[in-house]
Amino acid sequence: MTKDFQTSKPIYIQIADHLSSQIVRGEMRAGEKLPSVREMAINSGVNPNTIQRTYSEMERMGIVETKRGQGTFVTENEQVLKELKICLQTDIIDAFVQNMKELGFSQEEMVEGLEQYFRRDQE
Amino acid sequence: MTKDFQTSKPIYIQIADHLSSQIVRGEMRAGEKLPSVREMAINSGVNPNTIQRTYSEMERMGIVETKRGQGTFVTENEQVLKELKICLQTDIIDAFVQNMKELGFSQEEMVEGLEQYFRRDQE
Amino acid sequence: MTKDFQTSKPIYIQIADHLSSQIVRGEMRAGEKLPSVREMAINSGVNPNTIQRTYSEMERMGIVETKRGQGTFVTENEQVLKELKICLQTDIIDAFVQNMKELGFSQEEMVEGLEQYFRRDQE
Amino acid sequence: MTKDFQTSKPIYIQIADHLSSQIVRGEMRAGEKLPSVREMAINSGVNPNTIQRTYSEMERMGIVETKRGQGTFVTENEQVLKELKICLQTDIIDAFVQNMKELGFSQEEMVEGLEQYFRRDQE
DNA sequence: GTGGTCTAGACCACA
DNA sequence: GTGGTCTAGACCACG
Repeated sequence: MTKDFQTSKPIYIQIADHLSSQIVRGEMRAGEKLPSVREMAINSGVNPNTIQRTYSEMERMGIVETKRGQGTFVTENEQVLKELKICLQTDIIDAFVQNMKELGFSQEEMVEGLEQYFRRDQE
Repeated sequence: MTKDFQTSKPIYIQIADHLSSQIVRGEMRAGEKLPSVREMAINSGVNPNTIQRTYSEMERMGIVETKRGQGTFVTENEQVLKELKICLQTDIIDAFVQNMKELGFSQEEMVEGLEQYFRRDQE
Repeated sequence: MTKDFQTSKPIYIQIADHLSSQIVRGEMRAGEKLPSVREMAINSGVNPNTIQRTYSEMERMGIVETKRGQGTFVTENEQVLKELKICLQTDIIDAFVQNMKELGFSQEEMVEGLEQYFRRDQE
Repeated sequence: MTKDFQTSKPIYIQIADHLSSQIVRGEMRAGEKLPSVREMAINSGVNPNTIQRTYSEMERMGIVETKRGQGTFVTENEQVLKELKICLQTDIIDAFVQNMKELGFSQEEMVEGLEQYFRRDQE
């Protein structure tokens, strides 16, 4: 019944991202069954169609496989899961570096800025 | 006639971000006049309405000021420009940290990951 | 334990097609007994219900006959088997011609395209 | 107001296939604007959502590009269009050959069968 | 029970 | 005006 979605990104993408994170973090294992579309819809407090779209998108990306009449499962292709983790990570770093570069930061300043951020965080 | 916009973000935001970056990097100085809406529209290859919206948005954030009949100018309030730089930077780092945390990375791993990224970049 | 089904077509149809092909190719003869539903299900790695449906469908088409308590058999009506071959073949060619026509190919170009395809295959 | 869809394939795919054919046949040129979602929906006698899905699918395949607030256009990347034609053609021939092979036909028999089919057609 | 498709109707941001 | 997303509710084929 979690209903804390951002307004900027489509909900179906946010849910897909969240599930991908769970898989990458190992909270969901290869071959494990995802909740059914309807179940997930209730849990997330959204319409089943929205979950359907989430699952379709994830299947298109090869993260998930659907077995007819049985449900949707995390792919058993471990290679894909490894790539997924790397891909997600690289995308995030890419965006970060590009944005910081646009602001005129050098690579050293980026690392420095990040460390300062954490130091401030601890206080 | 630059026409390389992403599909995910609104064009007017992308242009605003680009202008903000220029200002933060010092390529545009406090008090400097921005191109007219029409001129900017032609240069960017977009609808003048879109530029209008960009300028409105930037004015709302206090980055630029519109002087009637004269045009749009970078604010002369240096304080605002300093804050702008910090604000943009913090937003970027915030997003980065949150995304990486979602993937299960610790603070140390984030710094490490970033440095690895740069090392790979140099090769 | 063959488990290489397409996602687009129903599994029970794919199995029916496969069996029909075997019959048409002469690998299964008129009057020959098909594997039992359970046996076939295990061999194919699918639910017995699915095989049941396959057999029902094939019986509906007159390709097989069910003898109570004895099992399912390829029909002994040779006429039906002849027609089956022609029917299957015509369906395939029909689909091919219609699809190619949709792409703007003339009859000559279809034959030509097919021959080119084989030539490329041999290299 | 054409409403002659097969029951076997999803409507949104059938429409996508039809549009692709038109593009491949040259009836729609690179850069040409497609009807708006709503317009197309009325013309086809289906729900706008269905057309939306058609366009999304085609964009995913690179056949079509959407410009924000302006509409959906045939891609101007001629290379993609060439590949599309080849790809569609090869898929059709592939399916044909595989199906015929399953029935036990040799390559020569396939060509022969096709030519006979056309001869019968002319009578 | 499962996922897949479709409709009807609505709202939104963007140009 | 455009496309994009979402809801509500329905029906279907499949296993």
